[in-house]
Amino acid sequence: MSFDSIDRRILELLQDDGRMTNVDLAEKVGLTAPPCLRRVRALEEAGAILGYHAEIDPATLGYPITVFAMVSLRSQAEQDLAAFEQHVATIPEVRECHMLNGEIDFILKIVASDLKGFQDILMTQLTPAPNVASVKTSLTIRTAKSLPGIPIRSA
Amino acid sequence: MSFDSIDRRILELLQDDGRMTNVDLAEKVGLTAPPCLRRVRALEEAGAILGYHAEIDPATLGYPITVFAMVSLRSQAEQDLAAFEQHVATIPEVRECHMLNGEIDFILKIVASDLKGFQDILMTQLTPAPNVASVKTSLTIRTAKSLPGIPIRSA
DNA sequence: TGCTACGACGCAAAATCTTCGGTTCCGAAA
DNA sequence: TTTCGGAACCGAAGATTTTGCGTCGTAGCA
Repeated sequence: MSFDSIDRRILELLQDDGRMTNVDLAEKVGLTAPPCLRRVRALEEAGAILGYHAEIDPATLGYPITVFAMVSLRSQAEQDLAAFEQHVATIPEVRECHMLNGEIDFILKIVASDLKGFQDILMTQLTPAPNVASVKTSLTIRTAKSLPGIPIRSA
Repeated sequence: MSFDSIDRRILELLQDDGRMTNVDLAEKVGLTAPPCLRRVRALEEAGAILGYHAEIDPATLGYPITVFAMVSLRSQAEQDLAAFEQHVATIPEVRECHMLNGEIDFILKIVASDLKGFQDILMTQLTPAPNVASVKTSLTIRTAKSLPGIPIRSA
């Protein structure tokens, strides 16, 4: 699978505005609508585009708190790692879970309605979970940069 | 600004599939197309919907490496914090920058094409930046969970 | 109770977009 | 030079988006 400069421009534009009409998109990349649509479908088919999402303001919707939690487990056996992942998958407030190398096994991004809500999750769902050795959390004071996805090199 | 259950359902559906047609959306929330579109526009206007983005597969597009960098600064004076934020804003590979409380001042999500690319950013852009006291990095081994935005309570 | 104003919905129509062939153009290979 | 394959353009049919307008339900008030 290889992407030419038009494909990359399409991806860049859709990453920036995922609801742009195909007509607009076509015009911006210098094609007419039909071939542009075929390229978009092909990119979806190829797995380059995984989906489209509205970006919703967490504060407006009642989630003003974002916390990062650094979790270390007692055992790093694959089945224990997987068990932890399956556990956090069931917690709606945990939006991301990345397995890391080094001392910290996982970093979690957690949203909450208030500090109490966050403490509830931490104390009832995270700290007491099986195999959890330590959980260090940091409140987000402000988010200075938040770009979707990846930079798309126009080369 | 308050959102009723239809608004929340709209947000939930668009967060999940941001390119759904308004006709489909209207049907799913139990409205006809015009009032549904009016609600979407109102949500955009109110700032509840910040934008729409295609989710692009980083690996397919040449960014198989994701790294978290925990940065501590020497000075936490507001102007020094802001200076660091402005600096990372210019680095395309830095996709997110969150200011935290506690020992770590910032957590950065960084993408890279390969380890060398990551090292380049680290050694030339991050570690030597003004006021940076320490940078601890962790490679992402795998991402177990990655949901957009926030949970939307149907209450 | 009865009136009015307001907000939101549904219907219908116009404008726009998506999508499907069919045809043309261009570059590579025989 | 001719042929072939890939990809683009054109035009048209079917959907979707978007606007204008009439109606309904509700809250506030005399």
